[in-house]
Parts: sequence; structure tokens; C-alpha cells
Amino acid sequence: MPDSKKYDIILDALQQLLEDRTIQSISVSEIAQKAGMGKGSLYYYFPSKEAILDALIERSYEKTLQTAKNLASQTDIAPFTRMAMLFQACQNSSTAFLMQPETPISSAQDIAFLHQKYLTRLVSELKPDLTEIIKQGIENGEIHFDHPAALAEIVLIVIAVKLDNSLFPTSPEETAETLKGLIALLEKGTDIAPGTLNYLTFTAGK
Amino acid sequence: MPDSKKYDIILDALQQLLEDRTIQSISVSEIAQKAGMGKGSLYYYFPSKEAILDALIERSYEKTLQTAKNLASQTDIAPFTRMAMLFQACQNSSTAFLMQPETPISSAQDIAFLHQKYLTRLVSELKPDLTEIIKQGIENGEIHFDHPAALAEIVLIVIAVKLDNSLFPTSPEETAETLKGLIALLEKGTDIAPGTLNYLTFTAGK
DNA sequence: AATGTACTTGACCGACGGTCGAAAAGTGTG
DNA sequence: CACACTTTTCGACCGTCGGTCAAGTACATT
Repeated sequence: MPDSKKYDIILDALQQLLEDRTIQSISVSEIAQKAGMGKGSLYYYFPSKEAILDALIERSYEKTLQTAKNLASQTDIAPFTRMAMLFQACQNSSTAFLMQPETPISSAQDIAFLHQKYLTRLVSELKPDLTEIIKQGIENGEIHFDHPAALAEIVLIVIAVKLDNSLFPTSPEETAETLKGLIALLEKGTDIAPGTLNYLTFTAGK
Repeated sequence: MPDSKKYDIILDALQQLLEDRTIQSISVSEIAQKAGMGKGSLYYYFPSKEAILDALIERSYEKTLQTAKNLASQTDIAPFTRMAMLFQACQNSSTAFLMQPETPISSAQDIAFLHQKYLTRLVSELKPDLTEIIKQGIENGEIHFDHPAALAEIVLIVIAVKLDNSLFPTSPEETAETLKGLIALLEKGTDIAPGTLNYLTFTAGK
């Protein structure tokens, strides 16, 4: 069993570099230097540069994802409250190291790629949990809708995409407007009480 | 004014290469060879490899986008019919050269990147047109909803993301289910007649 | 001391994106 | 045609990168 501490040291190094640099502009040697080891050692722990990035994204999500799993099973809390908590958790985790530096020398390529990787995982991992929450809301009679899984995916996709300004860049106002529209559509489409979903606008407050 | 024919030759070469290769696996020299010119000439017409890709995507969208623009102004056709035509146009154009070869040696990175670039442009360009169409539907009394632009964006995002299996990969059945959910949500949320949006399921038929 | 195993390392490799100066092709003018 | 001048072509060349690898260190186990 390899020293798992080294893995984290490498991940830390990349994360630190990523705070004000682009992935493509960061060389493997640089990561190694920041991690305080030779380049060869990196390849002892990871098969490729991409694998390091993947592992970092994985690690960054772990906490959020765990929170989501717990939320889904807390049936004593109201479904909407749990949804709110879930979105809050997402936002806190995602904005952390994904935001790009003030100096946008970046070729827009790799940023986009990074974000997308992040989003894909977020949606696919959270869908079951949100579906479960919605199902409970349906059973409670608080939500009226026939396709819980589909609803979960739709909401997640829109939220995830809109929360991340770099995928479809829009102004904050426009984002707020879209979120308001989504709320209106959800409230009308699922017969839930108007105003119940308002926390989403706060969430979008950036 | 430079010979615009050369631009297209280069774009053709890349498109052809892209049919069974990955962007990252295609070198600039290869593109040049396929285009029948020296590598230096490529850089006479384009500033970088990425610029070539961008231009290709741009070119691939031109027709679809033009169709959409025309559709928006055809007020004599029913809004829903125009929406259907718009989605059909999207699908025809997008699946064309984006689909990856049977041999998926690709590192999933650049495919994702390509698709995303495609989708981003699709959503941002089509949003105004779809908004216009929806607005007309509201005026006609066929749609009841207060946020036409938001609705357009929501629909476009979900459709675009779901139509492209590589961004959030799901089975055809699941895609159909999500689309059905979206239809149900739209029909209930905008007070339009049930069944009006059914063409979406056909569109998703892949 | 000897053997084996886990880990480290930086010189090295092939390939890539991009540059450049020189040459070739095209264009207009007398 | 000769001429100057601009546009276009080209491939050798450059720096850098991701990844490899043989040699080496550290440290148990016997």
C-alpha cells in the first residue's frame, strides 16, 4: 500500500497552482516542483497529468457529494429545505477552486473543460439523491408531478449550468432572471405553493 | 482580401480528419498535409490550431443558425411548429460531425471540449430566436408564462444537453424519460394544451 | 552482508504547436 | 519584357511539454 499522504501532497500542489493558472499552462514539472518531488515521482503515483486533474476534481467533490447523500436520507426535514441545503452545498464546493484568475490569459479551452468535468459529475451524482427528495415530496403531497427523476435532472442541469458562469456566460441579472423563470415554471408545473422555491434566487446571488 | 477558398480547404481537411480522429491526436502538420499545403501556410491563414477548430465549428453552425433566424420571423406559422422545426434543424446539424468514431481511443477530454463548444454556441445563438417565438405564442394566447427569455433558455439548455449524449451520457430510454418530463413540466407550467409538445419525443428518438 | 522491495530522480525521448527567413508566385507599371 | 513590390508558400528549426526509464537510495527481512 503506497503512502496515501503523497497523493494528497500532489493534489494540493495542483490545486494551489490552479488558483491563478490554467491547466494547460501548468506543466507536470511545475506540479512536481510545487509538491517538492521529482517529475518521475508524480508518474509513480499517477499514470498521467489528466489523472491528477481527475483525482483533484474527485477529491473536491467528495465532501459535497457526501453531504448530498446524507441530506437525501434525512426524511425528518422538509423536502424543500433539503433541496435548498443541497444547492447551497453544491455552490460552496464548486466555486472554490474553479474560478479563474483575474488575468484571463487562458485560452478558454481548458477552463471550459475543467468546469464541464465538474458539472457532469455533479449532475450525475446528485440526480439520484434529488430524485429521492422529490419522491418524498410527492408522497407528502407537497409536490405534484409524475416524473420525479426527470424533474430532478432538469432542475440539476439548469441550475448547474447557470450557476457556472463560464459554460454559458451571462450577466448576473440574466442569471437571476432565468432562475426566476425556472422557479415560476416549477411552481406552476408541480403545483407547489408560490414562494416555496425562492431560496434559489439567493443561491444565484453569486 | 485573402483567398477565402483556402480557408475552406483547411476547414474541410480538419473536418475530414475529425471524422475518425480526436482533435488532440490530430497534429497541425497533418491538417496541412490533408489540405495539401505546408504547415507554415496554415499559420498564414489561422493564428493557431484552436482558431481552426473554432472556425470549423462556426462554419458548421452557420446554416442551422440561419434557419433559426428565418424561423423566428415567419409569424404566419404557429409558434409550436416553428419550435419543432428549430429543434429539428439543431439536431440535424449537431450530430453530423460531432459523433466520435467507433474506436474510442480518445481521452474523453477533447471530445467533451468539442461538444461543449458546440452547445454553448447553440444555446446562446438560438435563445433570442426562441424567445421571440415564445413571445409570439404568449401574444397569441397559446402560451401563458411571464418569463419568455428564461423559458427559452431553460428549454434550450435542457434540450441541448440531453440531445448530446456525450456531455451527460445517459441511455436512450433515460433521455426519452427526461424529455417526457420536460414536456409535462412545460405543458403544466405554461398552460398549453397537452400533447402540443409531443414532437420533442420524436426528436429525441436518436 | 546480502537480497528484495518500495520509492525517487533527472536526463532523456519523441512529438507537438508555433516561428521565421527565404523563396516562389502573383500583380501592376513603364 | 523588366522592374519593383506584395502576397503566399514552405519546411527546417525552436522551445516546451508529457511521459519513460535505468540508475540509484532507503530500508526492511533473512
